[in-house]
Amino acid sequence: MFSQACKYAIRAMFLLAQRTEEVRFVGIKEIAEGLDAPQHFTAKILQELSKKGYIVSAKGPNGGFMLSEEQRKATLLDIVIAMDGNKIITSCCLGLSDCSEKAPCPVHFEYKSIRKKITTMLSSTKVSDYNDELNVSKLFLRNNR
Amino acid sequence: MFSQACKYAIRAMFLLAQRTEEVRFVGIKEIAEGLDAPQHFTAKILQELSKKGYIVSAKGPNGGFMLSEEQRKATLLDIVIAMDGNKIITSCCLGLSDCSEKAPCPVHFEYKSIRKKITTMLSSTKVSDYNDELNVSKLFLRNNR
DNA sequence: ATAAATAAAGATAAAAAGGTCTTTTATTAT
DNA sequence: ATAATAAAAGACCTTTTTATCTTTATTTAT
Repeated sequence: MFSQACKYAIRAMFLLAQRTEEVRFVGIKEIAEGLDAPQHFTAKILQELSKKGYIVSAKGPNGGFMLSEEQRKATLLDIVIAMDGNKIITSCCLGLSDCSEKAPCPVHFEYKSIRKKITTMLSSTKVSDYNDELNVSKLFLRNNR
Repeated sequence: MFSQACKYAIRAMFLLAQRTEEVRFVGIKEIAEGLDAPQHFTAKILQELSKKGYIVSAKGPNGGFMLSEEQRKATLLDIVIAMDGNKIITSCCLGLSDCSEKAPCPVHFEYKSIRKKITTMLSSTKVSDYNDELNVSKLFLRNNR
């Protein structure tokens, strides 16, 4: 469904939304640890999200990453598109590049409603929607190795 | 969603179901052409499906691949699991290996219903369900390059 | 000014996925 | 028997993805 990079990105956004309710920068080590994700790989993903304006970064002591008030309103769809492009909301699940209403693959119409449901879920979920549940450990962003 | 190999596999199964309504073997060249898929790559996929019992193969002149009466009843879920394993019906969409009802990721419950819908679609579709529509070109299995 | 902290950048490596090519084996028709 | 046909098998190759490691640039605190 999502690339590994995209999965880390989504989890990182949830984490940043939660941890920057107080205003501060969260360092890459804390983020990688909080996600149980490889640090440098995560760093590159955050760089990308930063370049695209989904997060704020700061170098130097006390530097790190955070979300502005505005950035906390980003949806999962924003992040997925930033990382994996829009193929999830457009492309044929059997890989036909010109699959369409007029020249459909066998599962076109059924998959359409699934894709719709996925898109709806992604676009209706904001990265800050679960701050509370994450705070009280009702929801999780990492594996407990 | 599905690996490229899995996409070819599903399309190949639809094609075989359609073309073996009359009893005969369909050669790899005809299959690859019918799917607009790379021949040798497709051959490997068919080998795998053959080993796992989802299709019948025959060597030599007039050889090729076909589906038995029984094999035409295979569902898309059978094929997807054969090619990509069961991760599509089990794994966390954010990549948490121990995501569960008791330790859920933020989208666990919403994704659960999507996964259910995907599984339902796959398990309720048989590879021979669209033979007629494929015969009259209402549905397609290849790109028209 | 200097040292320490931290993200940015880039080089490299490892693994997986996708794809191609060649040789072998089995079957059929002559 | 022999030649032709076609899948099986396996050896490569390429691209993409994932991941690591090192160096550089920037910022802060002293």
